Amino acid sequence: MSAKRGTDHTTPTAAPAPGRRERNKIEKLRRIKEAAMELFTRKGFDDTTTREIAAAADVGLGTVFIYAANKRDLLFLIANDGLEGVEERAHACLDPTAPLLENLLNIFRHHYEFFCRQPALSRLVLREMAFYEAGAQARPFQETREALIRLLGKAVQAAIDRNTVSPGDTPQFVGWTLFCIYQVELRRWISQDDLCLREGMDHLQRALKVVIRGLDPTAEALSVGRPPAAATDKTPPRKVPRAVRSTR
Amino acid sequence: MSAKRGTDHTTPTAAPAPGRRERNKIEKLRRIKEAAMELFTRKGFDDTTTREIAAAADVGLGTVFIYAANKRDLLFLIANDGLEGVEERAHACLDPTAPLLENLLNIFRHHYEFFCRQPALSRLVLREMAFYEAGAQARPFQETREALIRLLGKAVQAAIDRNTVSPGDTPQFVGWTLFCIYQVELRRWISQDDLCLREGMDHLQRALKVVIRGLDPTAEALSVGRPPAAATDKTPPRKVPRAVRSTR
DNA sequence: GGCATTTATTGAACATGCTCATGTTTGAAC
DNA sequence: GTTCAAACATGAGCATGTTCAATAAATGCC
Repeated sequence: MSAKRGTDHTTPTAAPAPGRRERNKIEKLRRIKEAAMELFTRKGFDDTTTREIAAAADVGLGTVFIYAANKRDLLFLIANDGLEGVEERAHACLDPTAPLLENLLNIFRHHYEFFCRQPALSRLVLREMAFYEAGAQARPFQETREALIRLLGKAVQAAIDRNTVSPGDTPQFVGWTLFCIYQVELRRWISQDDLCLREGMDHLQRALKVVIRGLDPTAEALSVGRPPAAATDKTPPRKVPRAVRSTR
Repeated sequence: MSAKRGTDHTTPTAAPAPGRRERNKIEKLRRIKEAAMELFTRKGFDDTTTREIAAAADVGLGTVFIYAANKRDLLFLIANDGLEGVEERAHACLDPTAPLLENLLNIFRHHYEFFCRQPALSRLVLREMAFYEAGAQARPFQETREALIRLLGKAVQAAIDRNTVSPGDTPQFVGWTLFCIYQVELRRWISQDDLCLREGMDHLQRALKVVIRGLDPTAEALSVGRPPAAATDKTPPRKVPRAVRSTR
């Protein structure tokens, strides 16, 4: 590092000055994050070596593995910051007086917008996230996920309170169900070559509507003046999954 | 190999005898699959080296990478065989006269049972499957997935034909929605320490019921003699995601 | 059988994620 | 200022996934 200590020579000023050691650590972490972010985005996850990251951050190779348990963890080190912000904003925009679908779409839009910002990086995160369990950054990641499920539950609860929906299960569990939809929809969308936020949100909305409306199992009782078979199609039956990008 | 050619010395018997070269290839592939299967199951994916697999299959290291594009691909080489069988059986048991939920649960049960058979291996497959796109085995894998979605669509179509449901979207798309639920439910279940098929199917059923029943958005119109708030809970609000297993 | 051609196999060599013994820096006690 | 222990940083070294030029085997032709 060749530390040029341009500090004042006074005592470590009370509380807010955490000492040089702490400052160095913070600064190094920042450099490592920045370097990883830039390289992952530009060259992709697999084509970026940990040695490159270390060099770009101007630290030793070993140092990288002090701040991240492994290469994957580096990815989440970057993503977690952003995701927590998203979670907060999504939480803030919940409007107990708004229709459920609107609330859901607002929540999910924050997430989609976040992932849309850095598509390449997001694909990596979403690829690696599926079963991410080890590594220091796994915990905050899981917590953010659980917070999202709770938030969805809250949105459902709000709709119940307003008597606009009445699901056959707890709000929490309905939240989980909506989360399932979101997860797979998000993966489908993010895998596409040219991301269109609109397309993603439309597709998601379509799926959410299926859940909200249900499959209308009372139709049998009510099947009087209704076209019996493949009823009303809002949209043509688009092809659903798709061919995708190379891994390395 | 030291090929002991216990063959008849006659000419390659017409159609079904594909020549020694072809037979050797098939035999090697079989040995590689078998070795990989055994080692992955016993030692785990990360702790099994490709050298070990090559040695156990009694082939050179390089040979392994002729039959699989990479280590991950090896996993799918194993899984695809099984999954295609599952798909077929699931397709066969579709009963157009049965209730939708019953059909869905039958379809999914075949899958759950398959994954339950080799939990450790399945966790690996499901971990790696999330964004699997490269490698020779990716294609058949994707196709099996699409076949499942179509099958779900068929089940929905059958219910529509019998007038027992009437969804607000195409059967195909409803199939996709159900698939979303299945994917995330399966991941939740398979991540658990002691797999209980019953628990997995119950949880899945609960989620499917939410979708089938819908959130009853007409409640506002009908909200006369109904408890206004957190209505009827069939089951206690279980904790939904969970702590998990180490990656290596 | 003998030769030529096509195809399959192989393991040494390379690239890279990660570890750990060693060296360096920091902050405080005196 | 000196000393010391604890915390931190480092990169040589190792393990392992993957490639590829060299080799061997199989096949077709005479």
